[in-house]
Amino acid sequence: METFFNPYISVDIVVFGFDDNEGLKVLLINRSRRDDPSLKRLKLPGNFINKKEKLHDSANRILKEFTGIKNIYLKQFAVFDDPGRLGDGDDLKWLRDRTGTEIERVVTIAYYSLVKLHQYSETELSKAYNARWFGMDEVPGLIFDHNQIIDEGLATLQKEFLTEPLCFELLPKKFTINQLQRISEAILGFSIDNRNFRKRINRLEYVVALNERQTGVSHKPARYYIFDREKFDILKREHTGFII
Amino acid sequence: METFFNPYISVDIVVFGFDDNEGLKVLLINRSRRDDPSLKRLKLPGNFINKKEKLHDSANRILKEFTGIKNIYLKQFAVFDDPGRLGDGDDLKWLRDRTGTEIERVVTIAYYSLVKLHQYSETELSKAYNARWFGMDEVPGLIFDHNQIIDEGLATLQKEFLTEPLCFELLPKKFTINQLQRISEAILGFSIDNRNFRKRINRLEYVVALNERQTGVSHKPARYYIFDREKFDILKREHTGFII
DNA sequence: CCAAAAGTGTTTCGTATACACCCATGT
DNA sequence: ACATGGGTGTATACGAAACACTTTTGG
Repeated sequence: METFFNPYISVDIVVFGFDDNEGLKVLLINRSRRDDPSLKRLKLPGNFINKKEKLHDSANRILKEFTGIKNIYLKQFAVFDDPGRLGDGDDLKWLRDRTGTEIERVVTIAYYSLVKLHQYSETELSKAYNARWFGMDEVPGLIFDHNQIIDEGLATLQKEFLTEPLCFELLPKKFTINQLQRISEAILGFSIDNRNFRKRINRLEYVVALNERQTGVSHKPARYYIFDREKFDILKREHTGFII
Repeated sequence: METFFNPYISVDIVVFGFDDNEGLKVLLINRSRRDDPSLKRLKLPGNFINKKEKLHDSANRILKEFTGIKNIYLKQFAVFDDPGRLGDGDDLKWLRDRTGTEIERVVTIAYYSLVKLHQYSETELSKAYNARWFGMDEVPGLIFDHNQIIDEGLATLQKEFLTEPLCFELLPKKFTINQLQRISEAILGFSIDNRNFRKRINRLEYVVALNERQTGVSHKPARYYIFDREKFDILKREHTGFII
């Protein structure tokens, strides 16, 4: 049977969002549309690639479908290829039924994605698939190897967070230093001394202070900062550093 | 036509080797076996995956075929998926002829590999495919997008070299500090102050000095060191570090 | 005036960088 | 004795880490 999609290769996306109060979250969807009887099995947003589509385009298409978001940070981080990763139970049967294809093995290319939760609230998420955000500690058992994909995605995010300017993908354009710190702590999983953190950030030429402060808060209003990507790119090119 | 291999997914490997005199090298093979008339087109070692084979096993199998080497460092670093990456010329025709399959699109999973050149000399390389080592500046135009794969492989190696203990994969068990420095310089592409380098290495608990020196050299014999991987793993687990 | 979060300085320690000469061996 | 690469020490500057109190606003 000819299909327009390539039934050997899929894309799955670990969509991370950050909420100032509730911390780091990940987006999960139902295995099937709402009108399907087999609800309650959760999975990552993902799908087969189309036959003549670049993977990055597939990832963007899928992300758009489930969140309504375009032009968001997307990073390929691993390939999940175990020939047995689909198991041989109910989930594989569901996949075969849904596609009408005798799926045997699917290699999936995993991406992680960073979205500004404050902009894209639950209201824009796919209702058809009951997409919703889960705290990192609330993630239930998912289909296939999707829990493992999340774990490795988080590990990759934690690692790349140290060398890439990822925090700014999770924040509004104007942000405060304390917001930056809360994100860093949520992702890295440990707490950071506020004074030292501020000193470190203030040394970074690409984090630019604005002459603008919070309004309407019942405490000392915080100063806003923005991220200057051009400056960052220039400085990064000059930087060499041994870690080990 | 049924095949035992999966004609949609391949593995390509950028095999890096280090030679103390000649610097960093990459392994290339002929597109076809020696007895094939179409010689002279060069490519990376690579092939389709088998249908029920893990990618890592495919990579090991391919590496073994072309170098005779097993149990070597192998790192997945990127996926090359452009639907047009095979072009529509002679190389695609060759691939279709060779496989007897109407190949349309192949997504390739790229690995880089690090081998100790001093152990696996040219004599063990596949003669059938005329495998040989090329200095990084001598690499000619290759088939498909293989030049791009090498470029991204090298960039990944340079990046990961800073945070992973990769240098030891390119060195004999017992090595000297100056060998370590030459490798670092070759991979990173800049030179390093010898005194400061030695101080840095001597601080590393997992680079252990032996009571053993070079023999038969016509200069002051260098002390040998070994890499203690267990110590490294323990220390790494404790380490957290901001770079940016 | 109280609650709540923002913002501030100093000391100590370790590591990065810059830089020039003596040492041990084989021939 | 000489050629060859191996090996050493010091001074300066910058960043990491530890640590407690004052400031500004709204209610």
